[in-house]
Amino acid sequence: MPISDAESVVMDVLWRRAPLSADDVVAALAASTDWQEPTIKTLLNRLLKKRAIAAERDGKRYLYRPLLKRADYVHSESKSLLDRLFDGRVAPLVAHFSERRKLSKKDLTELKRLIEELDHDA
Amino acid sequence: MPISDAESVVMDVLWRRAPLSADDVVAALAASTDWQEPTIKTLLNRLLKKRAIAAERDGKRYLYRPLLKRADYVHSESKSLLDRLFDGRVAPLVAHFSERRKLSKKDLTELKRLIEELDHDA
DNA sequence: GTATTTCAATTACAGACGTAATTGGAAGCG
DNA sequence: CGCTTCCAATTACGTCTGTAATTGAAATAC
Repeated sequence: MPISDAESVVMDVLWRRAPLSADDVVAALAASTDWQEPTIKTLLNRLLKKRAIAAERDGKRYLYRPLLKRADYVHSESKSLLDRLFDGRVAPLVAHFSERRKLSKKDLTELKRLIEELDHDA
Repeated sequence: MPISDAESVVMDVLWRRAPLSADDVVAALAASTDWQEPTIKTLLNRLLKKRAIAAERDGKRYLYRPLLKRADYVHSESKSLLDRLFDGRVAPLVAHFSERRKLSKKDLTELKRLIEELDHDA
């Protein structure tokens, strides 16, 4: 079961720090969203149902923590984009951004370093 | 207005060849999907409403062609993924796939060539 | 010119999603 | 013990999406 955009915002909080109570999550999201508390509770419950997080009782309230790993989520999202738009490969995406001149100096240096490294241990 | 997954499948057909009649699109999708004709008509109409395509009368039927450019669609989808998951930059995505050993030989050669080229004319 | 065919336009409908209000139950206060 | 308070659980509701059936209008065939 895929997790939705709004749900992934909640996941982000839990990936950063967990376990957290519902109130902790609400507090963490107060800065970046204007979601009401019940909204966030709903999202937590949907994530529970999807087995993306787990809840453990802590006295009267629950503490939530991720089951889904961020890296796995990132990977499935990225892979699905690559598959849909770039023939499943990374290079065409980089080429696209290069054509649009959307590669920063930082990107360039980093890519160079990466490739050298890969060449090195290949 | 963003276009949905199913809608983008229809766009793919029109990006490949246009203008096409509704029946042409149905025929083109018969191989890859099992959508019924009314389904595809609905998607065409939603795309029209979203101004992603235009229709021009051709006798009794319409011919459809893209208004939204594929490169623009690809870019907005990719950018939104990068922004959400990779701090808006390309290199961290490449790094992610590299860590997962999901860079093919082909990707490697292509990336190397790309970077050389960029270095060259920088 | 009526019957049939061919399209397009309208309507339908269940599930997901974003957003939230309301209800219910347990825990603490007086 | 009954009242309030604090959570969590349930219910709500409009929109979008995927999928399609039904209706309507124009053209064609007899």
